Amino acid sequence: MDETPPDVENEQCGDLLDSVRRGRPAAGQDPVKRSQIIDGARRVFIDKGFEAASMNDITREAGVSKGTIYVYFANKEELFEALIEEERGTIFKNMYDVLDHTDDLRKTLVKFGKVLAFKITSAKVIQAQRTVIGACDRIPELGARFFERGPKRGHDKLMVFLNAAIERGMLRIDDVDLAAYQFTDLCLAGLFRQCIFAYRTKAPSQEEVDHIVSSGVSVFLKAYGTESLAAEESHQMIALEAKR
Amino acid sequence: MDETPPDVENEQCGDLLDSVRRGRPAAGQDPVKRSQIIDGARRVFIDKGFEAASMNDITREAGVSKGTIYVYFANKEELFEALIEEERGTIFKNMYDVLDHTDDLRKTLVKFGKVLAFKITSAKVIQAQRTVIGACDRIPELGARFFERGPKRGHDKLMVFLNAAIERGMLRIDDVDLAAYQFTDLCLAGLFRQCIFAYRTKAPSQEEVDHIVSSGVSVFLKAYGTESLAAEESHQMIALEAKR
Amino acid sequence: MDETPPDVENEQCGDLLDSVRRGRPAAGQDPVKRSQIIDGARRVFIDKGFEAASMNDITREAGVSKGTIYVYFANKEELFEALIEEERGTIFKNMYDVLDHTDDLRKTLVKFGKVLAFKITSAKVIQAQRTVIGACDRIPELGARFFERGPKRGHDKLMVFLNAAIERGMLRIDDVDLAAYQFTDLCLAGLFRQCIFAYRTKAPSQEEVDHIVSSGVSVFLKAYGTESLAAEESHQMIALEAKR
Amino acid sequence: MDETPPDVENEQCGDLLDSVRRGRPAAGQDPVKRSQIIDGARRVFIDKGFEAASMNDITREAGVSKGTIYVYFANKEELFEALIEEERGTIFKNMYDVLDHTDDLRKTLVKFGKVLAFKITSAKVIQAQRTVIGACDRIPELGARFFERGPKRGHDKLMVFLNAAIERGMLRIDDVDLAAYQFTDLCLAGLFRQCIFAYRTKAPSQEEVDHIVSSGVSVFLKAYGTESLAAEESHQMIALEAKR
DNA sequence: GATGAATGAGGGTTCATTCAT
DNA sequence: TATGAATGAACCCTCATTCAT
Repeated sequence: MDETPPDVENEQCGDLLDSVRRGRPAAGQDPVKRSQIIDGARRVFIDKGFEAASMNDITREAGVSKGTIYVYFANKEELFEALIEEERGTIFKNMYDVLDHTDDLRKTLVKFGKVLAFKITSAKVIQAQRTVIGACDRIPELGARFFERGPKRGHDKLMVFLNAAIERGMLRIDDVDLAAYQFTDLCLAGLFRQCIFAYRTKAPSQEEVDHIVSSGVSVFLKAYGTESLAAEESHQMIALEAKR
Repeated sequence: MDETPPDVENEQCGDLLDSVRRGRPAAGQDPVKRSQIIDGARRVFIDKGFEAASMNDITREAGVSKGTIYVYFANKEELFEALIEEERGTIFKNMYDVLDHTDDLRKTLVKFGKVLAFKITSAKVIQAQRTVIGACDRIPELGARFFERGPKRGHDKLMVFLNAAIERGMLRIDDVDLAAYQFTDLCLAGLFRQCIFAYRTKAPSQEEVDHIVSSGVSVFLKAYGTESLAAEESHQMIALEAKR
Repeated sequence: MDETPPDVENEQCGDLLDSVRRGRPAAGQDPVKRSQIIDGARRVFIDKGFEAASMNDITREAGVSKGTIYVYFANKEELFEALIEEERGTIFKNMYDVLDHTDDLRKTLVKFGKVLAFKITSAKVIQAQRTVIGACDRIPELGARFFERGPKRGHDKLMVFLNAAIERGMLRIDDVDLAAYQFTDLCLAGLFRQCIFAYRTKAPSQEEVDHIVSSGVSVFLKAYGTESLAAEESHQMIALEAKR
Repeated sequence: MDETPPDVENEQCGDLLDSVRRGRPAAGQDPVKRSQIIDGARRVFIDKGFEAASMNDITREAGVSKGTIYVYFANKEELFEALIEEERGTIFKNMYDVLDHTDDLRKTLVKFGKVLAFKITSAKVIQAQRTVIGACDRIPELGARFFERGPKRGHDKLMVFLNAAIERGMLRIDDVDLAAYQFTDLCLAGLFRQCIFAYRTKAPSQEEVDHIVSSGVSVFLKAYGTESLAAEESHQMIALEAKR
């Protein structure tokens, strides 16, 4: 239940009901057609970037006429913004679910770190982020909104998680906000910039992510872990060895 | 002595002398005119991004005729690449000098981290990086080269520095490559993505950078510092307190 | 029935019906608009030649927007080629019909020679041929195709005709292919090069063509006519004189 | 003594003397430099045609500066016209010399016809003629002058030759002007149009020209030869057979 | 007098947007 | 309401011509 549905979608649910009730939806109000357009736009915009994407490409890809697109979206820019909103939703949906389970701290952090690193560095998501970043000068609010409703919300959830761990005595952190950013960036260490600048041409392997995230969590826990954590972890260690 | 000056600049120095000596420089060889063009291109490209920038804009901004630009640069892409090379040179020049002084480990790391964080998050540099990232879809090698000759070279220097500290027994690091990335990303914790997505609309303040870098260095040293380092640091502490 | 209508025209006929039946024709399929463009292109291309003609000129002359032209024709070259195909069709259509009637050899040859000479040396056709020739360096296949489907087809029909006359014993010819070329060039004696180089600024008069063609046919028949032909011709002469 | 030197060349001879006498020639008056420019222009214009040739190409090919070209020729068009004048001179120079020898009529005609056919259909000359023809719409006098001072002069010489033969009783011709054109076009039967339209992509072979010209001369002599000619030729035949 | 760097109008082509159907 | 043919401004780039050197 992260990523609360934006108002627009609520409106559209209403319209959807309308269309079921009354037959054909009002101009620019059919959510099915809207999705169709956005889906076409996604393929084209993400693949080519904002400028290189042509409305004709999108028309073809979406299977709707040019005129129809302009009924739903005032212009290319607005269509792009709507797409980015959708993309953001898709990308960050469920990304933070793992933080709801709080059994083992290190394990949870590793699990979360891996999910994060995989998502953020996946080819598709890197493409999308590049497209957003490249459009920042042209539409500054776009990037801000993307970050605010995407990474920032995740960041807030991570803070909640860390505060819980602090209260359980497992972590000792002065500046939780900063620590949360540190954690995220440790999990992405080197990866994000390498990917976003296309220095890496493909997403990191499973092993690489494992290695980076494990190391990142270790660094994080060495810096912020308490004696309680250490005790608990050695406990587990002993139990594990006993099992063998 | 990092960022060895590229041949081009040497050539141009020669040409500058030529032009002083012999009058009019050869076609496409006048460094003053070249600078004029690059300066115009900088304003336009950095402001609008590669695609949205038009050669007419650059013509106007640079104050030279269209034909002249095409004497100095074969096409829009080459002009853009030349600009990015210049920017990269400017941005990363001297950024790593502080690593040459190895007196006090923590102090050096903090000093370096601050320089890094300031540079990378300065408004101008963020703009430039956005422009590069936005052009990655069209000219992938551009971003790769930018990263390779910019951040990557700094990364290599940092590795050299860390290895020296390891040899001096101050640090204990398994994967120095990864640790160097961790260090950099700790110093930029949160900042880079906030800035690049225009979530932050202005560069971080001096205090903020101080805080983030200090914290980042602490995390790093807690994770990788040895007892020798701790001993030396407590030594200094005592000496410092004695002074008071 | 020479110059079999190309498929395109058939398609377009279909489209014409479609447009009458169903309203607006598909993109690049409206034969009226296509004609409009070709007509504009004709005026400009024939007047200035391929290179000197600008798409702006054609736009203006055709009274359609630039974009529309590019819907109907991929580029300047294709538009030009389409125009030349049309011209060729127009020029050579029906030019060889007279060869179907084989009553009197000399009369038929004279009739045919006159049609040929008139067509080929008419101001419009000379202009068109100059345009084709001028474009040969840039689009060599264009000229070859023009010749092959225009003069060459006529040449082949003339060969068929001559072979028939040979079989009827009226002509004795070793190399029919060469003889056919000789006949054509005798009918155009001096005219073609004078016209094509603009030494003559206007098409030859009726009298001139009559004179040249009569003479040409005489030369040809003196060279290739048999005794049978001579006998038949003297027969006719006697009959003609008897009538007087 | 065909191809009377144009006034310009006389002027230049004067200038040449001047330059020998007084050292450096006046601006735009050095015949050596003029030739140099024309030679460069030849290579470029003939190869690419008028429009596709760029003044830069010519500059490079001629090895002189742009400014210099504009001292000698007011603009691209004038340079082109000057080149065509030169080309014409080169092409038609000596082409008609064979008509000066009047020993054996048929042999002379064959020899002349071959020279004519070879020259006119040689790759270089076809190229040049295409260039002229293509420029006819743009500069109509150019083609007229080319024909007048080239083919037409040859035509006149041929008429003189034919008249001499008529006077010697070898030929009987009503319209010598027309007959001369017929002769020329018989020697080029099919070739000229095939070549000029690039239907033939290479010049005809020696054998082909031999065949066409022999046949053309035969046709011509069958049409216009007298009994005297026939008698003389059978004489030669008998003599020839006797020799064997 | 000769040079060639600089100019800028104009080249062919694309494509976001409109509006008649 | 949905369509997609038509528009024309703007794109990148070339090149004949000029004029400071």
